[in-house]
Amino acid sequence: MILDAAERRAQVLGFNGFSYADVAGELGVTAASIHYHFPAKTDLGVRLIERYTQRFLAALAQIERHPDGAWARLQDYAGIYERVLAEGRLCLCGILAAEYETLPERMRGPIGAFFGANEDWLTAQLSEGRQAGVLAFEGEPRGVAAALTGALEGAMLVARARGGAEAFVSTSALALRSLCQPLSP
Amino acid sequence: MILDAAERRAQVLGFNGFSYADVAGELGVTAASIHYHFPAKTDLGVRLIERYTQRFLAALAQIERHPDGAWARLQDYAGIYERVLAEGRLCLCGILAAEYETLPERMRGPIGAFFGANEDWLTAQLSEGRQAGVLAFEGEPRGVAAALTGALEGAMLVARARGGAEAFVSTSALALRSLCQPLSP
DNA sequence: GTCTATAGGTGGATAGAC
DNA sequence: GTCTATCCACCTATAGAC
Repeated sequence: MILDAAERRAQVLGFNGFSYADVAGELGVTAASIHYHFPAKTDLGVRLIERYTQRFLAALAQIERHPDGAWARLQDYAGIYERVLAEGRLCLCGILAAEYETLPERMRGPIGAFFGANEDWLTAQLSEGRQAGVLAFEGEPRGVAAALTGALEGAMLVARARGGAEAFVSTSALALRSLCQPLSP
Repeated sequence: MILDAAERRAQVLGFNGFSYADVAGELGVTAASIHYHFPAKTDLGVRLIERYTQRFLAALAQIERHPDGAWARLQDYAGIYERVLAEGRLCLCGILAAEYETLPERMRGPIGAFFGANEDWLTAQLSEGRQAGVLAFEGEPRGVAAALTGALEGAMLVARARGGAEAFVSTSALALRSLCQPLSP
C-alpha cells in the first residue's frame, strides 16, 4: 500500500526525507504510478496526516473501552508512543512538527489538529480521573494534557538520537507519574 | 557571519531545509564562496552543532554563577528554551534530532552529546538541590534530568505547530514544577 | 493503472579566473 | 576570498503510449 510505505518513511526520515521514487521502489512500481494516486506530494502528505490521526483516535477509543480507570488509560496512552518508537519510528505529527516551516499550508492545520485531539482526549481522562478521586495533579487538566503530550513527543525525539528506545520507557513513565499521580483509595 | 545565518535557518527550517544559496543570498555573496569556508555541508553542520553546544554550555555556566539556588537555576534553564522559541526558532539539536536518520554520521554523535551534556548539567543541579534540601523529586536525578530535557524539547515542538509561543511558557513551567518541587524550609 | 520519456527546477560540489 | 561557469544527481510533475 502506498500510504503504508510513505508513512513508514515519513516517520523515520520526515516528509522531506523521502521521494516518490523511494516509495515506488518499495512497491515495485515507478514514481509516475504514485502520481496517478496522489498528483502532488502535498496530497499524499495531507492524506498521511488524516489517516494517522484517524488511527490514533481509534486507538484512543479502544483504550476507553478498557474499564480499568483513568490511570490505566494514561499508561496505555504512553504505551502507544512506546510501541511506535520500538519500531524505529517517531510520531508522524511529531516529526512533521519539526519540519513545520517547510511544509505546505494544507498540511499545517491537520498537524496542529492532531495535537489538539491528543490534548482533548487527555483532558477528558484527567478530568474524569480527578472527579473520581483516582488521579491528582496540579492546575487545570488541559495544562497537564499539553505537558504530557509534549513530554512524550520530546522523549521520543531525544531517545532516538541517543540510541536508546529503552530509555524512553523509563523516561515516559517518570514523566507520567510526575505530571499526574494515581491515588489508591 | 556564515554560521549565524546558517544557524538561524537550521533552527527554523532544519538542516535539510536550507541551501548554500540561501545562506549566501542573505550575506550578499555566492554559494561557491560558502564552499570555500565549508567545503561540504557536513562540515558546516558539524561546526554548527559544536558552536551551539559551546554556547549552550557557556549559558549554563553563567547560570551557575547566580547564587540563587538550584530551583532558580532550573527556572533559568527553562528560560533559555523560552527565549529561543520567542525568536521563532527551535533548539538546534532538537530539530536536528528529528532529521537524525537523514544526517551524515559525523553529525550524529555531537547531537547525542548535546543532550548528554544537558542531562549532566541538570543531574548536577538536581543532586545538589536535593542534598541541600531545597528540591524534591522522584527517583534518580538522571532520570528526572532526561525527562526535563525531553519535556522542554517536546513542548517547543508542539507549541510552534500550534501557533503559540505563549503556550510554551505555561507548559514548561508546569512540567518543571511537576518533575521537581521546590521546598521552602 | 502502470509504463517510458522527459521537462523544469534545485541542490551540493568543483574548476579556474580574478 | 569571491566570482562565473559548469557538472551531476535527484526530485516533483506531466504527457502520452499501452
